[in-house]
Amino acid sequence: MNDKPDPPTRRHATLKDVAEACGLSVATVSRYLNRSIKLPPATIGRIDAAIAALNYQPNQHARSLSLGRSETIGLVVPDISNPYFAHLAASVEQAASEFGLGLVLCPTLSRTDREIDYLGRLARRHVDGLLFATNNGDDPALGRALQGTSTVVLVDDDIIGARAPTIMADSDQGGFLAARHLIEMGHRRLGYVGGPAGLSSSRGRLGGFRRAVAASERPVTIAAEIQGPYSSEHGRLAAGQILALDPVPSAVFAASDEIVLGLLSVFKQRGVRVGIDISVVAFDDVGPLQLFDPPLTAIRQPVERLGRRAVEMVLDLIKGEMREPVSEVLPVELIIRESVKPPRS
Amino acid sequence: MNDKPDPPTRRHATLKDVAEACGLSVATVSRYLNRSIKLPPATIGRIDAAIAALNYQPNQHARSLSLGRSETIGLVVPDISNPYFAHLAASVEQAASEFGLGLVLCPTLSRTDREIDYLGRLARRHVDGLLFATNNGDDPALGRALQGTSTVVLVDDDIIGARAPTIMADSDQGGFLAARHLIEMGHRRLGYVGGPAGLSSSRGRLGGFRRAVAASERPVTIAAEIQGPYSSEHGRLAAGQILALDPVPSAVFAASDEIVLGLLSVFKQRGVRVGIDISVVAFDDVGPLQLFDPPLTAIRQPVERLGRRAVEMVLDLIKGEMREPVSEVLPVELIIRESVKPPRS
DNA sequence: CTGAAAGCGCTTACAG
DNA sequence: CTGAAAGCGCTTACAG
Repeated sequence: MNDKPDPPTRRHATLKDVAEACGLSVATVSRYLNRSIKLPPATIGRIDAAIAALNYQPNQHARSLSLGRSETIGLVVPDISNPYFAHLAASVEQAASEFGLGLVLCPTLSRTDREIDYLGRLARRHVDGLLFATNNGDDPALGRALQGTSTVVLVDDDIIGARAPTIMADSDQGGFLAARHLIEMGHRRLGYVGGPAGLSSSRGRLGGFRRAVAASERPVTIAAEIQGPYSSEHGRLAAGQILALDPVPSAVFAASDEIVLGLLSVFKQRGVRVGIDISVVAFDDVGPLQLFDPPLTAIRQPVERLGRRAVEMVLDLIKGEMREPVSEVLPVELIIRESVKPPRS
Repeated sequence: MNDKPDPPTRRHATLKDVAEACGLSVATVSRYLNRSIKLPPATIGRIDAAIAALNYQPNQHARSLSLGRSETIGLVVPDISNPYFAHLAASVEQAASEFGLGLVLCPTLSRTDREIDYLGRLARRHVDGLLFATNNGDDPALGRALQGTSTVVLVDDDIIGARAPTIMADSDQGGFLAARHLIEMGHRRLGYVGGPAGLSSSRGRLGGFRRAVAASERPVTIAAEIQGPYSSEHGRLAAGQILALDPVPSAVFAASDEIVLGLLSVFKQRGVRVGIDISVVAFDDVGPLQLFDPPLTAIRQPVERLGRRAVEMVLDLIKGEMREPVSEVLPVELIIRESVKPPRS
C-alpha cells in the first residue's frame, strides 16, 4: 500500500499529473482534451476520472504561449459607466461567450495614449483581436497606430487613416429621422446639439439632419448647430446657448443620451418644460428615457446587433476569412414617446 | 555590409532578438526590464534603442507562465449593463490600473454555474484574484465553491458559507435612513419593496427599515414587505401589489435602482403621481435619478470607494498580507430630492 | 556584475 | 494509434 501523502505544497494539477494518473503520455491526454483524437471509451473514462480526481484545470497561459493565441478579445471603450458602452459591453460579452471567446475590457477614459496602449496589448498577443470604440477618431496619431494592426474592428465610429473593418449604426439615417419627425410635428425652427465635429458618427447625424431640413417642403431653419463632446457637460453648455437664442428654437435634437441628460438638467432648472416649451429628440436610447419627464422620443441604436456583429467580424479577421476590410451599417429606429409636441402659438 | 532583409514572417520581436541586437544575454535584458538590476547608462541606452528599433513587446503569456501569476484580476458581476455594476466596474478598473493590474470582466447573467466557472478561471491562474459581486449569495453550491479559494473578495453582498473578506455598503443604515426620512416627512403607512429574501444586502435594508419604524415615536405601519429579485420586473409586479392595497401606503422604499425603475413605470402608466399621490425613496443612486419625474430622493451607495477598496483588499490577499478575512462596511448617504412630500390629507 | 541553463505547462510535428 | 522531444518566450536560482 502506498500511503505517502501528496506533497501539500503542490497547488495545481498539471497535464503531467493527469497523464501519470492514468498511465498515458501528456501528448495523448492533450490531444484528447483538444478533440484531435479518438480514444476507446475505457481510456476516455480513465482520463475523465483522473481529471475529476485531481481537479485538473488547464493553465491558460501555457496554452496561449504554446498556441500563439489566447482565444480572448478586447473591447476598447471610452467609459464603461456610460450606459451606451455598458450595453455594448454586455452584448459583446454575450456574443463572445457563445463563440467560446474570453473578453477583456479596455476602458480608455477617452485618452488616446491609453487607446494606443491597448493596441500594444494586441501586439503582445494578450488578446487575439480588438473591438475598438473611440471618440478620438479624428486623431491622426490613432489612425497611424492602427496601421500596423490586422485584427481590429472599429465599432460605433470611424477612425481616419485606419484601414480597418467597421460596424456602426446608421447615423445619417438617425439624424434624418429625427429632423423629419420634428418637421412633421410642425417645428420650423430647430436646434442641433451634436458630438465632436471631427467624428464620422457626428458628421453623419448632422448630415442626415440637414438633409431632412433641405428636403422639407416648408421653410425650416436650423437656428443653431452646436458641436462638442458626447457628454452631459456639453449638453448643459449647449442648453444655455439654445435658450439664449432669440427666438428660442421650438425643438432640439441631441445626438447622444449623455448630451440630452445635460440638456434636460438645465431645462429643468430653468423651468423650461420639455414637450411644452420645447420639443426634444434624443439619440442612442439606452438609458431609461421612457421614465423621464416627459418620456423622451429618441433614435434607438441597435446596440445588441452592433455588439454581436462586431464579434463575428473580429472572428472572421482572426481566422483570416476576411480578405478586404468590410464596412457595415445597421439601421436605427425612431421611438416616438412624448417629448415632441406641436410648437405653441 | 549586411543587406539581408529580416525574414518577413517574423511577427514579433522577442527578448532574444533584443538581447542579440545589443550584444547582451536575455537574462540581463530581462533583469533590466524587471528593474532588478543596475546598469551603466551606456548599456541602458543600447537596450532602450534596441527595444524601440525592434518594437519589442514582452509576451504576457510567457511572463505569466514563468512567474505563475498574471497581474490581472477579475470582476464577477451579474450584469454589466446594469448601471450599478457598470459604475462599479469603472471604479474597479480605475483603481486596478493605478496599481498596474489588468482587469477582466466576468458577467454571469446571475447564473450560479457561470459564477462557479469563473472561480475555475482563478484556479487556472488566468487571474490572480477575483472581485465577486453576486445575487446568488444564498446558494449553498456557491458557498461551497468559494471554500477552496484564497484570493476572492466579496463585493456588495455576502455569500453564506464563504469565509472570504467582504466589502459592502451599509445596507442596514440605508434602510434606516430611508424609513426615518419617510417618517419625518409625516408618513405613517409605508411600503417596502426589497431584494431577494436570502441576500444579506437585502436583509440589511429590510432590517434597517424596520428598525427605524420600531424607533418611531408615532405609530407607523409597514403595510407591505415585498421581496424579490433586484430587477425592474420585480418592481413592476410589486407596484401592482402596492396599489392594490387598501388603503394604499403613502410612501414606498425601493431597495435598488432597478426596482424603482419598474415601480415608476407602473406608477406612470396608472397615473399615480410620485411625490403627490405616493412618495418614493430609491436605493443605489447611480442612474440619472435627478432627471426623473420628479427627481428621486435616494440612498446613495459609495460605488467609487467600494470599487477602490475592493481592489486594495484583493491586492492584500494576493500579497499574502491579509491573515484573517476582514469585513468592511462603507457608509451610505441620503440624497434628498423631490420624490418625498408630506402625505395628502 | 553577467550568462548558460532549467523550468513554467502546454501543443504538435516527427518518429516509431 | 501513441510517445519522446522540441518549442512557445519569459524569469531566476545557480555558477562563474
